[in-house]
Amino acid sequence: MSAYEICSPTSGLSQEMGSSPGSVPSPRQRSEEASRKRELRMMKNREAARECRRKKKEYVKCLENRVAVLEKQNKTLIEELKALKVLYSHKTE
DNA sequence: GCGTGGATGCGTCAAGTGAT
DNA sequence: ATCACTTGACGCATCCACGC
Repeated sequence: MSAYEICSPTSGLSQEMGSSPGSVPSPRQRSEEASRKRELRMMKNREAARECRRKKKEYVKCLENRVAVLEKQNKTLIEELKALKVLYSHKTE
């Protein structure tokens, strides 16, 4: 699950694995296979980290926008309250 | 021009989590 | 239990502004 799911959904990644032949692998083949797997894992994680940072930036931008909107809204409400107070004080005179 | 500190981005590892 | 994915943390490289 993603921690940064607020604004827009993001596209996923997909990858295909190759299939290995059915014979018993030699130690050399096994070590080659292991390093191939490691390379693949690192490559995927590199991409995942990039995507994660991209989402985090987007999330932060989203929060900043939200802050801006709320601050504006707050200002408007304060002004409205001021106006109402003035109006009310005149009525009670 | 040069050293320096802060900001930013990247790759990697490790731990957590959900799916099978 | 195993796998794939997500993300925090770390170290490193680069850039930029600043004081000297």
